[in-house]
Amino acid sequence: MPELPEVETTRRGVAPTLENAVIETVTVRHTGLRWPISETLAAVLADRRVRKVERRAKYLLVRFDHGTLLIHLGMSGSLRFVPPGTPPTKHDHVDLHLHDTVLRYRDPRRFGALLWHEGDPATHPLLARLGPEPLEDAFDGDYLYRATRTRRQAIKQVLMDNHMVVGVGNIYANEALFLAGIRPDRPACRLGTEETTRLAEAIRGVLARAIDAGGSTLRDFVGAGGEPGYFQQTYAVYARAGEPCRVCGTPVVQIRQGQRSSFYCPGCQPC
DNA sequence: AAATAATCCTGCGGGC
DNA sequence: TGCCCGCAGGATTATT
Repeated sequence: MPELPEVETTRRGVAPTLENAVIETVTVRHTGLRWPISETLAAVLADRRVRKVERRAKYLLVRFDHGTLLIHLGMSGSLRFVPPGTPPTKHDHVDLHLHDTVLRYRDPRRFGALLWHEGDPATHPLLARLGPEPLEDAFDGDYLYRATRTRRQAIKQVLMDNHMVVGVGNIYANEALFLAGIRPDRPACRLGTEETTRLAEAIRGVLARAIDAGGSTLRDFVGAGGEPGYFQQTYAVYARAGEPCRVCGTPVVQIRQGQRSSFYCPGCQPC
């Protein structure tokens, strides 16, 4: 389940090969993603040169002179380079054929998206109203404090709201709250400035460390390898209900927030 | 404005 | 062996 670090790792993995390369042809086997892939996408991309591969939130932005291909990996999407002629398997929905390699989009659950947008990507409806990037300077304790004053919802759910800050999914929301020593069900507006500062730093830290860890998997993007091995790292609380906290030994507690599971340590996150 | 629910889809583990 | 069920999950969209 790609979170922001996986998407950034993917960007770094594909950018060296993709940038300045020409997309010769495009094969679309299955248009049924989160939104249907445009019937004209293949024609729009054919014989066009990739200029840059960027990222906004969890969207990859493949920029051409005449527009941008937005790629979202959803829950189960991945991009891999495979040798030309590699037979597709069940969930390999799209191939971008470069001169001597193929960038293959795979997505078993089909929650992802490939969308074409002309003009400034920032104006796309899906990107226009997103909150700040967690790793950029605009996101800090002061911002988080000010932005949460009117929010009575639980802090964990607010962190996962893309209008507040982008790229914080269920795993890292839980992990960051543990690192900051804040219970996930605290009303966001009740956090003090020290807490929002700790939390903002915890979010930045946990994401930056995960991106660093992903760097070791970059070689997997070239060649025919198996699945990316990224992010089987150990978590402090995520998916560890009933197991002892790695810091204090207190059993990790699981609760339900907005149809999502949350995990916290009552010892390290007393309130 | 803010909060909540529903929704897309497949794979997997548990129970039987 | 295999079926049914529940759950997992990002993020939009609709609804209250």
